[in-house]
Amino acid sequence: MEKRVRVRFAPSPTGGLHLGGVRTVLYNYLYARAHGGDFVLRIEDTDQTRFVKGAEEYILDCLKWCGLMPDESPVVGGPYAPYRQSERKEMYREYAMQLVGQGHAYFAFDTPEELEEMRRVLKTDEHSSVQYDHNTRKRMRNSLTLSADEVNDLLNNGTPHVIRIMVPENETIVFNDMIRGSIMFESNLVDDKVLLKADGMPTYHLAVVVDDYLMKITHAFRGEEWLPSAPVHLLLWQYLGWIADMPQWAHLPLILKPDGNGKLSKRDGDRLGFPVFAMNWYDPAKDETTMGFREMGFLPEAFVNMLAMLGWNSGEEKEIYSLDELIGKFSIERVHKGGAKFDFEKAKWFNNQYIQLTDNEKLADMVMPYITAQGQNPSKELLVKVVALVKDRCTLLPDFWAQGSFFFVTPETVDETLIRDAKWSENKELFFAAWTDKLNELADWTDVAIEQSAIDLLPSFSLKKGDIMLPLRIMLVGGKFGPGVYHIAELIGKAETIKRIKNIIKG
RNA sequence: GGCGUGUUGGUCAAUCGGUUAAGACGCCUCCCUUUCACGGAGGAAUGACGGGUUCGACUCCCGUACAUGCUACCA
Repeated sequence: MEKRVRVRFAPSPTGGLHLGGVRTVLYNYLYARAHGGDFVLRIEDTDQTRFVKGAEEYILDCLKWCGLMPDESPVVGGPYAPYRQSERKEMYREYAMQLVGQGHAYFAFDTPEELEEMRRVLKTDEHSSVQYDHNTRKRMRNSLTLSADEVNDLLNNGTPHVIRIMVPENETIVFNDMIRGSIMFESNLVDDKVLLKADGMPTYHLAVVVDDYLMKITHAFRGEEWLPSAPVHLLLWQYLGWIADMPQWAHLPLILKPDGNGKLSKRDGDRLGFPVFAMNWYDPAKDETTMGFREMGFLPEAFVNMLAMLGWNSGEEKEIYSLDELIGKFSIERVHKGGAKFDFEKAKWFNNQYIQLTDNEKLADMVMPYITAQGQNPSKELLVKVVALVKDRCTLLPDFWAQGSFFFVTPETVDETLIRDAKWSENKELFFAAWTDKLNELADWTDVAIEQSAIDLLPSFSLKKGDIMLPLRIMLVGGKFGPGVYHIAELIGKAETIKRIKNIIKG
């Protein structure tokens, strides 16, 4: 019988949730849903020095906003609790000791200074960075070079120490990656990674293996930056006797910066003017907030859809997929090997598409906060109509105010030079004066009726429709943009329409 | 430096040995619209380089170049 699929997202609570992180969540989530499995959120907070308060709640909030909620997590719990590595601290030591007992790991008493010294002394032009490995461990202070008595003394004295894996010599370590196929490493080139730190906390390497095993994870998807440490993990699965239960690996391609090279960082977003985090992230240490996609005015569905297509492709021409459709289409084998540069223009295009797809009632609810933030309190009914009229020219949620403010408030500045241009004439001035009188008496205040009343009056002034369209628009809107003028007039109402015309022609 | 991974238009990308090398974003032109957008039609633009293998290579193999990741008691 096939094992139940279980995947996990395992972030460290150190800051904002990056685009790449959300995509990792997405791929995990899609895989779990497609295979009727479980999606686990595990918090990897083993680094006391990098821990940031509030980051865990923030991550959960981001997942919630994206609609990618885990089935098991520190807050909802689950059968393999606890889901915070700091709370599982005791378990790791036990396994580390097991490895020492088996001769696959050893105690190392080297101080940071000694390590630094070793690296400095051994460094050559050919080897710019020296590893703690099968070669160098022979000259360090560890349970391999010290006598059993010395080791016991040091241990009993409470001497700070770490436990390191003893990587074997002359072995070829091979494993299969669902995206990249077979990958090989020579064990001689792999270093003796620290498994358990001096503070008793495990490093990532020990913790992932132990937790993935204990939590019965079947598929492990993570960023490509983990590929080089995969051989250590494989060795651990072997030594701990769990190799038959080792999850299938998939190392996801990186998301790169749009210009130049390298992986996308928060700094690139700041520099180029787009978000990198899912939601606003407030850094308490620096007392500064970094803009998120949500606050920029993205719809979560658009954000998720955009991320899905960054590094994966269904093979069809279609690009707009709901989450349910993605669950049906997604396959890890179709994830690309190479990194993808992030393109904010394309991201905005996705959002525009989703705005068009969202019904006006829902859209009005989403837009309302942006309108009230401007001190306006339109009725839902009005907003729905406005939204319907301007949505196709809106890409981000704040665009609705920029594109529709004139529906709620008289334009503060009207560029009158646009009205009184070369084509302006006294005759037109007289037309608008006469027309406002007619409008005042217009019973049926609809766009067609308003337009008709203008058409009826135009001939008396020897004017044509085209002569008044632009001036009228500018009087009502303040500039050369927006939907049909008569629609606008209808929505802002008779009194306001007449007022805006008179504001201009009175002088 | 070493090791790993990767490389189709500016960007995202399809192709899984035989195609005029899809499509999307962006850009340009035209149409629609007496505004701006939407929409429609069209256009420019791609297989890093060099060797093989093959009747035939973007597709397979080998080099080179370039890029990127890792090389912490960080994840």
